[in-house]
Amino acid sequence: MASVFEVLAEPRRREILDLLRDGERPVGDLVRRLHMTQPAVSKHLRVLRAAGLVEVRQDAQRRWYRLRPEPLTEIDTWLEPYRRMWSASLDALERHLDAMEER
Amino acid sequence: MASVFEVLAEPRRREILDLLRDGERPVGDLVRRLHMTQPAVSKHLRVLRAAGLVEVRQDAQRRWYRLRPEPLTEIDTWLEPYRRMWSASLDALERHLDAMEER
DNA sequence: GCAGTACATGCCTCGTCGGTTATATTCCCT
DNA sequence: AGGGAATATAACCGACGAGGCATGTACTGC
Repeated sequence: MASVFEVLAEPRRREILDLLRDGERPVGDLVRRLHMTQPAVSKHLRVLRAAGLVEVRQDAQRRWYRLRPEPLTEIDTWLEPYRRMWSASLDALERHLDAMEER
Repeated sequence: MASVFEVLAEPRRREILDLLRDGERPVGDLVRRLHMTQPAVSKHLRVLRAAGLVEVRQDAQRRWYRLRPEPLTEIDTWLEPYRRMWSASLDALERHLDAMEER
């Protein structure tokens, strides 16, 4: 398991990241919200940590996980040339609609 | 195999899409450029087609594959809230550097 | 020190995915 | 019609990943 793309392929891991957008959370909180077993969540967190997408802060027995969005830039930059392509076609659609409007 | 995320998890499939950005290509062309066997390429193309990321045009024995970037918007929209987060931190860095500059 | 809480880790199983080889299909050309 | 080119598909295999259960570990409060 290496690339950010593979890490995000798992829907559960995307859910975890989505939850962490609201701020740090302990593992048990994620377990409850995702309706999955604690070991499963811990495993996903391990993968996310290895990818640099989350970091941990320990507080007694609790481990608070926090989001680190930086590695997602890799996806964003890969997407960049494609984004130009579809925005071009959307622009074309828009011009077309505008032209329809004018008549 | 369903989501665009899973489809993009495969590095070879991303390579195929990258090649198709330059325009449509027949399968044999992809085989040569990717240094992989023809059945392997055909399988990836099948997955990409199922995801709506490519479409085919037949011309005699040749099948020309063409890129369809639209499904990638799903990733782009998922990324959107995160993009705001990291651009915020990048802005902070920039302000910091500007402040350094001024002294 | 002990019981309990919060989490990580190890081991096993099962499904799925990617690759390979062999074969089928379709079309062209002579 | 027959041979060859271009591609798809089938059958098989090996690897890997995700989940489940059991257990280990670390910390707390009494």
